[in-house]
Amino acid sequence: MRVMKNGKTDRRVKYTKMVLRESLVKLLKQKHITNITVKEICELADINRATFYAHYTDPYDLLRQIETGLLNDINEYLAGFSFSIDDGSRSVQILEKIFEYIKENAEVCSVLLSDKGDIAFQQEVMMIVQKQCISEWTKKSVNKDVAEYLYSFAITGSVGVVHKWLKEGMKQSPREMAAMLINMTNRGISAFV
Amino acid sequence: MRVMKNGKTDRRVKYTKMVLRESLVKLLKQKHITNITVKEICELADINRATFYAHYTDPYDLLRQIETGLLNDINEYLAGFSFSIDDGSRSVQILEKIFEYIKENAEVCSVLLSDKGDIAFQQEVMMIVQKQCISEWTKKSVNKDVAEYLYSFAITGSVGVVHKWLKEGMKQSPREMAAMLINMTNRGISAFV
DNA sequence: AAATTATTCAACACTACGTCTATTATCTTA
DNA sequence: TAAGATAATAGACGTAGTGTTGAATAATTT
Repeated sequence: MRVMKNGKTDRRVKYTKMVLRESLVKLLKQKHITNITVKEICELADINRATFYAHYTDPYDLLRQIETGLLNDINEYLAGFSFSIDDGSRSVQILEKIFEYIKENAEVCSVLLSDKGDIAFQQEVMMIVQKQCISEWTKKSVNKDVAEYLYSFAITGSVGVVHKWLKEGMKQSPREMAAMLINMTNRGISAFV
Repeated sequence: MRVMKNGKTDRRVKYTKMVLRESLVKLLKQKHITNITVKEICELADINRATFYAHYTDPYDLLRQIETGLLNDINEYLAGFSFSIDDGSRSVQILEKIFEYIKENAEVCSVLLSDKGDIAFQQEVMMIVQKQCISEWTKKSVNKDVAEYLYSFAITGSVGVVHKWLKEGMKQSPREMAAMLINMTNRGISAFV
C-alpha cells in the first residue's frame, strides 16, 4: 500500500479492509478464531485470497487489528468526557462510560468481549479503568505485592462480570454495573450483605 | 479397545495414552493448543498417527481428557481430608488444599492453569471451592442476581490470581494464597487497607 | 487522459488431515 | 507356554487449506 500525496488511503483498500473485518466478525459469532480459515473469510467477503495476504498475515492478525481499532475508539470516546478529579467517583464514572460504550457498540463488542474472544484483549479494556485506580490504591498504603494480586483479581474478575452481562442481554444499566463492579472491588461480598 | 475380563486395560493402550499425554503437555509449554498438530504430538511421542486417531479425535480431545483426569484427581485428593463444618473457615481450608495440590503437581498444573490453558477448565477447578460457599452467601441474604455476578467476579478473579501465582514461581505459601483470596472475595480492597 | 496500483485469476508446491488395508508385535487367557 | 485376540505400525490415499507467484484486469489518483 503506497502512501498517497494527500495522506489518505485508496478507496479500494478501505473497502477491502472493511468487508474483511465485517466478515471475520460474522464468523466469530459462529466459531472460535482458531477454526476460521483465510479461505472462508475471503469467500464471505467476496475478496480474493491473494488480496487478504496483501494486508494481513493470517486471521489472527486481522482480529488483532480489529481489536486495537476498538481500543483506540474507546479511548477516543472517553477523551470526549471530562471526569471529576475526585478519586472516589472517578473510577465509577469511567467504568459507567465503558459499559455505555459496550452497549452502544454491542454488535462488535458482544463478539470481542464474550467468552469466545481474546482474554488478553479484554483485560486491556478493563485495565483502562484500573490504571486510574493505581494511585488511589497505593495511597491507601496497601502492600505492593498484595496490590498486584488485587489488580489481577479485580481485572480478571471484571472480565468475568462483563461476559455475564453480555451473555444475558445487558439487562442492568451501565450505571448499575459500574457501581456493582466498584463495590465488589472495594468491599467484596460484604458490600452486598 | 475391548473390555477385558478382569476389567483392566491392555498395557499397550496404557502406554500409548501415557506418552501421548506427556507429549501434549510438553508441547503446551511452548505453544497454544490450537497451534499443535496431531502429527507433531505423535512424532514427539513416537506413536503412529493412526494410533492417535484410534483413541482421540483431535489434540483438543486429548487435552480435555487430561483435564478431566486432573479434575478427578483433585476431587480424590480433597476427599482425603476432613474439613470442619464451620462455614467460616471451611472455604479457606479447601482453597489451601487446592493451592497445595497445584504446587505438588506443578508440572502439569503450571501448563493447564496458566494463561495458555483453557479458561473454562480453570473455572471448573475454582468452582469446586465456590460451590462450598453458595449456601454461605445466600444465607447472608444477598440479592440473587447480584449473587450470580459475585460468583462470576470471584471465580474469574481467582483464576487471574492463580495465573499470577504460577507465573511468578509460587512464592507465597498455599495458606497465604487461600487467605488472600478469601479476603478479596469477602471484603475486597478494604480487607488490605 | 495517463500513470499508478490494488485486485483478480489461475496455478504452484507444501503440509496436515482423516481413513484404510495389510502386516507385525504384544498382550491375555486358557 | 501355546493359541487366539487385538493393539500398533507402515504406507498409501484423496482432500483441503496454506502462502506465494506472475500476468491480466479494474479502479483510483493526479
